[in-house]
Amino acid sequence: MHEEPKPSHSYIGLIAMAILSSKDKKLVLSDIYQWILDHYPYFRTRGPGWRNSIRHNLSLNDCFVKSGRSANGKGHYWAIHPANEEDFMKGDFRRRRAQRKVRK
DNA sequence: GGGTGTTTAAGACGCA
DNA sequence: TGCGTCTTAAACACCC
Repeated sequence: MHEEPKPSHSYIGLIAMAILSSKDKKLVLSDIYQWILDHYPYFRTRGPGWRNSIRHNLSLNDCFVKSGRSANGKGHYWAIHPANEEDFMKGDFRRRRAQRKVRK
């Protein structure tokens, strides 16, 4: 049994899992989209919008780093930060040092 | 121009 | 009650 196609994690977790599940721990944006769509049909019916959020999380969090360019100069390969890699594998899908703005 | 990447803004929610 | 986190939307800079 098992795997329920339900969003049990936040975008951070989904993206992290997608990259961690890859062979070389590197994925392109299109690959990340595909992985999520392939594991969570929930987003298939969500229409556009979640894509924007994915990009947002990728760029906003320090956990996601760019690794070279894509195969055809489409975008960049996205990987997990070494420091956050361990945390993600532990199941700690939380936002690391990001958006550290002093909202006063 | 389209896709990608970055940034701002704001509303909803959980927690100490 | 305030703070931090998450989510969504949208404008905008960059690259082929």
